[in-house]
Amino acid sequence: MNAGPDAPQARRRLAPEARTPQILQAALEEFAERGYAGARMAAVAGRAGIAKGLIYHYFPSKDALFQATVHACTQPLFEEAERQLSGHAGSARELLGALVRMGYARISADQQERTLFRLIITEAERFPDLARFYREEMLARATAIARAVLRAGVAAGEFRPEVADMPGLAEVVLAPVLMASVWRMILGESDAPAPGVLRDAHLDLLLRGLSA
Amino acid sequence: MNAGPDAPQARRRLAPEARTPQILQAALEEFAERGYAGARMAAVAGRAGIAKGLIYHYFPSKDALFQATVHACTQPLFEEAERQLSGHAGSARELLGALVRMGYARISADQQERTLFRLIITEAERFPDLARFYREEMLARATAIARAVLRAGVAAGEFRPEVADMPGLAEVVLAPVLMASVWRMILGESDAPAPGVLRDAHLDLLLRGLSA
DNA sequence: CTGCTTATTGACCCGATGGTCAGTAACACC
DNA sequence: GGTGTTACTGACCATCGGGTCAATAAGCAG
Repeated sequence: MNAGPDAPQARRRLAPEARTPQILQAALEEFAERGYAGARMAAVAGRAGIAKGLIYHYFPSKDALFQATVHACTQPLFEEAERQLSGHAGSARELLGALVRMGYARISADQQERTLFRLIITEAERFPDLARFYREEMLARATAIARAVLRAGVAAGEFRPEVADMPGLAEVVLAPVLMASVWRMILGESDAPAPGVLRDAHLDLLLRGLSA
Repeated sequence: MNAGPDAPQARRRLAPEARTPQILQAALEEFAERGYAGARMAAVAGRAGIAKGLIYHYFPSKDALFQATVHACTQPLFEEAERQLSGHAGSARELLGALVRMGYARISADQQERTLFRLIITEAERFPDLARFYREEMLARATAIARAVLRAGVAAGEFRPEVADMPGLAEVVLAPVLMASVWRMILGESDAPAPGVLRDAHLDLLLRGLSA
């Protein structure tokens, strides 16, 4: 800024620890917007404000950059949910409600999560690593949380006993939240079913369907 | 050779009515496998067994070919469900069960439907036409069917009255089927949650959650 | 200030790919 | 068989985009 808002190029030397996340962020935006094949390395460089060649100083290929990009944005995804789960004291019904509400709130707010999800859907077939990553780090974690809530509800006598270990039920319970995200991707904020509306119907169906 | 199984090129002249669907089918395969940006016109021509130039005799650009491809494979999608709905005589619970079972069966069997769905998810942002098409011709039709079943169940006294007009409920009811399809896209047949397992849990939750 | 390390640039290479076009031959009609 | 229409080909063009590299300069140590 000190040299004007668009100083053409003040060549700025940064430590790799500072440059790398900058490139990854730019790459996430570009990949999200264009998909793998459509993304251009030159555009990534442009978004990061550097020359294209510099990317190859940090990543050997477009492929490697893509994988690093997806891996780089996964840590904080389930932290909040897992914290709520372990710290909760009230009824299982309340816990379920809080988690579902949190899910829909994230759908509405966090564009980065939708973006990441779409990237996985789009490219999983061509990057087997990505599919494995989704299965182990995302789907497995999410269903584990759902299953824990169901078991807690059964243990407390709030839910009917069959739901404690019904295979596939955890997936079915969280599917509507994920589909809300998909609809939002496809239709955009204005035309997709409203998250609040889906959330209320979802909770209503769940509480009636699970209760003892 | 000239009558062999791989006669190099027996130039065959076809009427446009015969050539067009052939090109569209080849394009669907190529777009499905590679996405819009990744698809190559030369590959489409190869799959169709014609020269690349001929495609431009029928479609002015890759863009136009893409839109035509998606539009061309939509008719038969909901016919079966709508037929079942209008012709059904038994209880609403049975009808719901039959429709849900049909949905999961299609997920398992029909690769073309998954393919089309992924194409829409992937490219909707860049082709607004596609988003509109999905909303009006697919989502709206599917929710209409679900709503009709819910209303029939309430009218017959099988479902509790609130579900007849709860906004968003139709979407929530069919979300697990669609997510089963998405999981199948991401994880492949071997690693995705088994459709049969999801179906049973889904039906159990629905019948308990909707019943009066 | 001097010199070393290395982050950074920008011009360049080259294969891939969307799109064009002049020529060719398959079919229909006489 | 002859003739016209047009489906069809294949060579070609221009551009785009991933990847390379020699030159450059920013920061640091002395």
